[in-house]
Amino acid sequence: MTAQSRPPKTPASLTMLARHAGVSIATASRVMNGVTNKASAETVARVRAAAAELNYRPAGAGQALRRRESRIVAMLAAALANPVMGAIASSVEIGLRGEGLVMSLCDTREQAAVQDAYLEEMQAQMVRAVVLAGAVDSPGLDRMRAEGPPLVFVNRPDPGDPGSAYVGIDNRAAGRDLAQAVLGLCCGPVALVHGLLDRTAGTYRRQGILEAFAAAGRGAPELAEIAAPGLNQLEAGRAAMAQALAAGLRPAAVICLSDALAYGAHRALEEAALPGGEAVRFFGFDDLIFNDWVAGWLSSVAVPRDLYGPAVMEVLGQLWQGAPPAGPVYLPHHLSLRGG
Amino acid sequence: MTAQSRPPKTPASLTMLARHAGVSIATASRVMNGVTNKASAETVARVRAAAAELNYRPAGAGQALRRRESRIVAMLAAALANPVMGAIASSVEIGLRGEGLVMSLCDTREQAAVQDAYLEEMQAQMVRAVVLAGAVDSPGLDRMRAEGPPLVFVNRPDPGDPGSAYVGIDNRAAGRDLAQAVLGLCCGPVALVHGLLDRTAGTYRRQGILEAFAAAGRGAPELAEIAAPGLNQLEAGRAAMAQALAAGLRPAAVICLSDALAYGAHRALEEAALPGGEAVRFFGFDDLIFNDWVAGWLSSVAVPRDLYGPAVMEVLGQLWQGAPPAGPVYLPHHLSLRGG
DNA sequence: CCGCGTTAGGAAAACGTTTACCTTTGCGTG
DNA sequence: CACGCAAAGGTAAACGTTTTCCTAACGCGG
Repeated sequence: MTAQSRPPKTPASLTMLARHAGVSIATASRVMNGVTNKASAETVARVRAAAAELNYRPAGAGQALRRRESRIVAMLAAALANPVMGAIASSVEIGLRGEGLVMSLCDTREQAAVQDAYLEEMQAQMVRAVVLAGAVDSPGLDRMRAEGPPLVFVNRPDPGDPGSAYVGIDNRAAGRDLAQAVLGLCCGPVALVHGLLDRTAGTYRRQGILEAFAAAGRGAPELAEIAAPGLNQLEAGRAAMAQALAAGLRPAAVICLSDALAYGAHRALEEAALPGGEAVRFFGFDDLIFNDWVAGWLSSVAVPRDLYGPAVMEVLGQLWQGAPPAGPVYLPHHLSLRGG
Repeated sequence: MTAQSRPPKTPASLTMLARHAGVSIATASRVMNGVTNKASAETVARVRAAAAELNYRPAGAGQALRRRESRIVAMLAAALANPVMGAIASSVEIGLRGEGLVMSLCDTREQAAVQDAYLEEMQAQMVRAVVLAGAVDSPGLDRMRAEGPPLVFVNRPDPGDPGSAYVGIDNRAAGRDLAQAVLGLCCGPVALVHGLLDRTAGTYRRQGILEAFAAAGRGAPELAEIAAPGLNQLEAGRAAMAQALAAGLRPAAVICLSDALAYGAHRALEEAALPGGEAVRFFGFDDLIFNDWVAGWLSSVAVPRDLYGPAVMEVLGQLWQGAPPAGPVYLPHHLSLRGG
């Protein structure tokens, strides 16, 4: 059954459809676009039947060319290997499909150059909007903010303009909430683990945490910030934690700015095999889907994944109607408490 | 700095470029496409300069319309929330970008209807090829095999035609290798956990495992197959394992057809809190990136993630040259041994 | 000086849609 | 009956490329 040399039969065009239905292409086009006041009921039926018979679908290129806008919406994710991004992309995609749009998903690998290349390419594709899940600051982003399709930032606010449209949790509030829970549950020193702080989400989370600790009167010596560089958060968390433990830090609780960091930090603690090490509580952000299965020791700030899509669609709808970016749209978060 | 009502300045067209450079659009087009034997060196330089100045990029829609083929390659993933899919997509994308192509990634949710909707849409976009990471059998897939752009199946062979192009591990051989390792490491009864077996990859893996056990003379009573329905592999693994444990099964080793199943099964074992439960060894497939961090108890069949992209590009190159689908391209796998 | 080949480049058609504008027909009203 | 208006639908231009075909100029051998 191996296929022969390919015969990619071209799909039916509007011209063929019109001929098949015995009408002009103008009429065929109008019927396919639901313009009913320009054709009799009988004509509409005939065209519809012909379309079904020929399996007609309007060619995206033709539409894009004429309308000067394609049915594609670009989504630029910072790291697809991160299941959080995958879940968000999936949710956004459902929303887009609901409006007959197509998502074009790309992986920027957190690199400004790659992100810019994609932004350029997507503009050449006349995309209707660009959704950025984890944007980094870049010249191309600046250019596109000024003159380009609507931009929506997801899960990580625009690093260059706080007024840009944003959909995701209120990271600062989430930080405060998490910190308050930690303060209520644990006494003793707390370690705050972060990787690179050039990500807006992490910055805001940290801010909230610091605020809550300050408000509770438990400041610097009791809250130790530890960090390690490195693009890979898992490795960074491990390195930071190992270093801190080696330096004699013995936290009662560890707060990590992301679950991936927590995975790394936890492993460092296990490897240190300290007496009483199992009693240390871990806290993170993102609530990876695997936490329930293999990380019962980790409490994490979760956001309902399915909410991203509808919220993004809502924001896009407004932007397409010409409204200026309305700033942040916060999704509700909650703390998934585990262990202890 | 909030942006005003949007001024999406249209990008420069070939006509503008030609006027700016003082040549005809034909010449401009030829220069942009690297056809050098039709323009003097001086003209080429002038056009290039104008292109840089205007930040010109050819409009995808115009090209697609004229060439009857866009620069887009569709990738249909079965479940983006699965980090394996994300990693594969990322690798394929790097390969595509290297050839100046754009990836359009979609999530089919393992549903034939969604997959077909995407296949239709992608054909309307005149995509240059479709890469399917986890295809399910569907009428639209049959149609596209017969008359459509080239198809490449990744990580899960074509459920409908074994001769289709495939890139991924040799699942049967991987099953054999894993089983042999299990046979060498553990004595006592072995449980084989699977979810739905309508996935080609799982079927082949199971086949290899059964073969190896049969060859070692350790058949049915010593190798117990357990399964549970359910789309979510994590839940399915847990349910299957819980059921088996309740029925009195006490395996020395558990082989799961995927790591997600293993996560579920492991949790069921933990929840059962059996004496000696920690001694049970787990084996899986995919080697999720988190295994090293939070699943030290799981050995898994791994495949170098970066190999997907180059291999897919190689296959696509051949298909675009008109070669018939060449059947499977096997990537090397190896067993990541952990625990014990 | 004529004919010819080569180089450099232009004119125009075609790809598939959408839409502004036009035409035809039928009907109601003064 | 003359007029106007609505309904139904056709004509053609435009979107941005690519590519085929054409032309003009030039060099060169006879």
